[in-house]
Amino acid sequence: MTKPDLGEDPLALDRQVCFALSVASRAVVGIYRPLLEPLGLTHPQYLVMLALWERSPRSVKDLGASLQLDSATLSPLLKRLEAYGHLTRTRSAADERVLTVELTATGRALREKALAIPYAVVERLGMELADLQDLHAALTNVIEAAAGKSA
Amino acid sequence: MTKPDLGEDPLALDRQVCFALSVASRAVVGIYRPLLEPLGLTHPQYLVMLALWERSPRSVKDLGASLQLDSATLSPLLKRLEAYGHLTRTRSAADERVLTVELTATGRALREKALAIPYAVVERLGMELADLQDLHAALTNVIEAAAGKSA
DNA sequence: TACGATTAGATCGTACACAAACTGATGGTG
DNA sequence: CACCATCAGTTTGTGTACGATCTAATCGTA
Repeated sequence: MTKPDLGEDPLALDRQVCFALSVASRAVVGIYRPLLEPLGLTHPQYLVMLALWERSPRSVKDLGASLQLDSATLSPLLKRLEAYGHLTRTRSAADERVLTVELTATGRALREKALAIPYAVVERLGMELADLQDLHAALTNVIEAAAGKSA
Repeated sequence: MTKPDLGEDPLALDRQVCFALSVASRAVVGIYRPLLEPLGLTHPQYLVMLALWERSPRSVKDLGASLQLDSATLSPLLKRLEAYGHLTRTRSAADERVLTVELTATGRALREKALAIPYAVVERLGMELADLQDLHAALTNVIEAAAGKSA
């Protein structure tokens, strides 16, 4: 296996790809920030709510698998969402190790306000839907490549 | 202007570009982590070093513009890199407000070890270079769209 | 030239993200 | 049944991010 040709300055190219990913991620989260502010949610909290709007109740482990986050990150985050009244945290009766996370009525109601967000983001970005779909496909490739290796 | 068609569930997690972006960013940074560990650098610190290997000395503001980071993030980060002996932080004589950041010999020497990283990352990802270039193009689009709007 | 506005960084408070160590609960095996 | 490995989640410590506020230096202009 020969070294792939990364050009005369491999560090410059590297700067472009890994760096573009970090910057793009922060830039897009930055677009969500003012849109999420009226809902009182941070972007990670919004992602947790999205996961719960899809399925509730579910365990912390299950949420972590969906969001690719470990429990050390989710634990305090879920406590905050509980404090806001969006969800409840209960130990499962069947298995006391498992923490069952379930939306409250307030948490479910918040979904109505959230429905406007994807449209607002797309409009704010001013990008073609096709471009966004290309990006999504490319990102899915990377995620699979990055995660698939460790398995 | 009509609402763009985002499908029947605009909140579907797996269609959210923002989610893919966050996960991909974390996944790729995770690939760098074990590669950067022997250099004693975190990924953000590595990005700062990349910027300095391209040009040094330069001001904090200049670094911030390059990396899209504000001084609240850079200040402590640069202090750590200074503590490791990779750079010096000096007030500019011409304008006392400006902090001049400059690589030390140690910091410049670290570049040799870093040269292997881009190859290792590409190999670890196992993706085609063309795919990575597509990704980079798509990311550049988003960054421009996201940042350009706020201007 | 005095002075308010601007600028470059630093500091503080809050919220992720992740490694490592820890606590209980569960399950398999002798 | 006893015991140990495993598992779910929590806690702790470190390092980003970012808004808000602060300080000191500089600039613009009346």
